[in-house]
Parts: sequence; C-alpha cells; structure tokens
Amino acid sequence: MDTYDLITRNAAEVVTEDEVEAMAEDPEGKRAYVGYEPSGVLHIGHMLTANKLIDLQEAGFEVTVLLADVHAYLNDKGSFEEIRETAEKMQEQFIAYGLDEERTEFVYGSAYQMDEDYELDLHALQVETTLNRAQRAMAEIRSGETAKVSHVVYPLMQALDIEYLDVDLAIGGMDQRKVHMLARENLPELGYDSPTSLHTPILADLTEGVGKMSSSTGVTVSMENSREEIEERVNSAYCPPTRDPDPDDEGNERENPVLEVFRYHVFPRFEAVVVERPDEYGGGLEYEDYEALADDLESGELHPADAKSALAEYLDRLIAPGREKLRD
RNA sequence: CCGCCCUUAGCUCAGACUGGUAGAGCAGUCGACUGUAGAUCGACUUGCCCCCCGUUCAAAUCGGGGAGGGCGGACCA
Repeated sequence: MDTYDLITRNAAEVVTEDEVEAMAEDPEGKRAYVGYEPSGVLHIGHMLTANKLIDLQEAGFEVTVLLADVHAYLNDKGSFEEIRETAEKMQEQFIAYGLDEERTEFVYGSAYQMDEDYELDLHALQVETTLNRAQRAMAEIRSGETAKVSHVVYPLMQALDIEYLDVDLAIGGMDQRKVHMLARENLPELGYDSPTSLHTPILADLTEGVGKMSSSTGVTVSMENSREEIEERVNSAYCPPTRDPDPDDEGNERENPVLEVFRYHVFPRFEAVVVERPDEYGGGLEYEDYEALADDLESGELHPADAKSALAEYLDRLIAPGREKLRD
C-alpha cells in the first residue's frame, strides 16, 4: 500500500486531499495529533482514532496524544485531581493497545493551556469567533444540560491546540469536523497556518445500527470488558445479512455495525481473519480483506452468527493487553 | 434585584383545578420464532412524585418556607 493510501485508509474525509498528498511525499517526522477527554477507560471509539494514529506512525509520523484535562474540566467531568488520575490510566492503555511508544508523545493540556501566550491567543480567537459559530462547533452536551460559557470556549481551545502542539495533521472523528473547519478559518486571523485535518467515521450503535455507538447507552466495548461481556455484546448486535440494511421504522438510515467493526477495527490490525465454523455449516473460513468477508455475508455464504463469534474473538485480542494493564 | 414557568420511572411527559392503592409512551429485561441480531408476538420490571414544615382520618395533589433549573425585564406606546 502506498503512503497516501495508508494515511487516508478508512478515513471518512480528508481536508484537503492536496495537503495530505503533499505530506505523503515526505512523511518522516511529520506530526499528527488527537485530543481525548480523559475518561479512564479506553473504549472502541478511542480505538478507532488510535488505529489511524498507528497507521500514521507506520507511515513515519510522530504522534501526539493530547490528554485534554482542561477540556474535561470545562465539560464538568470533575476536579483537576480526579481528571488527572484517569488520564494516567488512559495513557498506559494506549500503549498497551499498540501505539508505538517511541513515536508517541503524551501531553496534558494543562501543561501549556494556562500559559500567558496561550491565554492571550485564546482571547484573540474569542474576538474573531461569533457565538453562533462556536456553538455549532462545541462538544455535544449531556441531555438535560444547558450550554455554559465553558462549552463554547471548548472548541476554541481545540483549534488553538493544533497550533500550540505544532501539528501538521489534526485527527478526529466526523463529530470534530466543525471544530477543524473553525480552526482552518480562524487560525489564519491570528497569523497561524490553516491546519489540515483527517476525520474518521462515527460507527453506528451496535444494537440498533443507527446513530453513534455511545457509552451513554452502555452498549459499547471497552478495555474493562471481559471476554464474556464482549461475546454478549457482539452477539446482541444488529446484524442483517447485508452491508446496506433498510432504514428502521422511523426512516433512519441503518448501518451494519458488525461489518463496520470488522472494517474499521479488525482488518486494519490483523493480516487475516479466520472464522471458525462448525462442520455442519461448512467448516472454517479465512478472509484476507474486508470486502471478501462482506461479500460472503451478503451472499449468504457467511452466516451472521459465525461472523459474530469471529468478531468477538478478534475484538477480545485487541482489548486483552489493555485489560491486563487495567487489572494492575 | 424583580416577574413568570418547570421539577413525577433510564428518557419524554400525563396526573394537581375537585386530596382517596402513582400512570402512559419509549427504553430495558425475559421468553416464543428465527442457526445471529432486528422485525413480530407474549410476559415482566422500574419510583426519595426536588426538600422541609403545616392542614387533614388521608397529601404527588392544598398552604407556607427552601433548593435546583429555564425564560423574561431596551425603546416605543
């Protein structure tokens, strides 16, 4: 696979392709970053962007993981002390998950976000940004909660982080694209470069195939799940034998979450996928790429139940090292 | 500071006027059917009715006090 394809594989969107192509010419030493609000436990959503970081490291990038403690504080996630503790646990899990320790720098937001330069630039950005724009870019607020001033400051700091961490490429889920667009438009007003960004898809909820997989509904897969829990959750996932399911009763588009997890989590991390299947149904199968597996599910050659047991197996392998860390 | 509105199941809310065993929808759980899930049937669970005091035989409901949240308070007339 050539470098550009490696950098952009499984991305939902790249802004812009030309800028990324230029980076792919000479990727060695280029810098990329993702910011995470420390939550203590790595879940499948974190793992999706982490996969992209692993791709980038393989391409030669240096990676910065921002442990966004100040952002978590702005989002009312607890005291600084509590947030810091969970951040430390998270850092270990990222390494256990497979990030290259040599090429990963973990930075706490509080290490530079209180500096005078940063604060002054933040105020400058506040002057440049309309309330409406900041509101559209802000992180989703919990239901029942109303927007606070902290919520609109939040995306402005994300934009500024890109400059202060000196990154060439900002990574995030599609839910972060408005932040990155705001950064592209407003950072130049402060005399900084307009940043390049790459967005990963947001995977559908496992049980519904609609909306996004969220920790709030409890149906997610994380580093604290046992093998049995993973099997249980994967087994209860929505999985019609097609890659393009019909909309639900309310007309919402549905995805096949089992295929999505194969595509975005399993195949990027394994050479091949072996599906163990009882002899009565035709015996074992092996797939070297996602398309082959999806084709077989579509044609009926691969039954969803067999796909699920394989998925649980590979997810468990991905999670096992982090789970060990968490146990200590 | 002043005024108005809201607070009941995980969520959205009815119930209050007229006091009498706390409800619906959705979600969730469990079965049936499918070699998965969903859909479809069938069954089931869920509560500090925001807090305190009072009235009453009896308070989610009436009265008083308090807390939390939301909205409003330019000019003109």
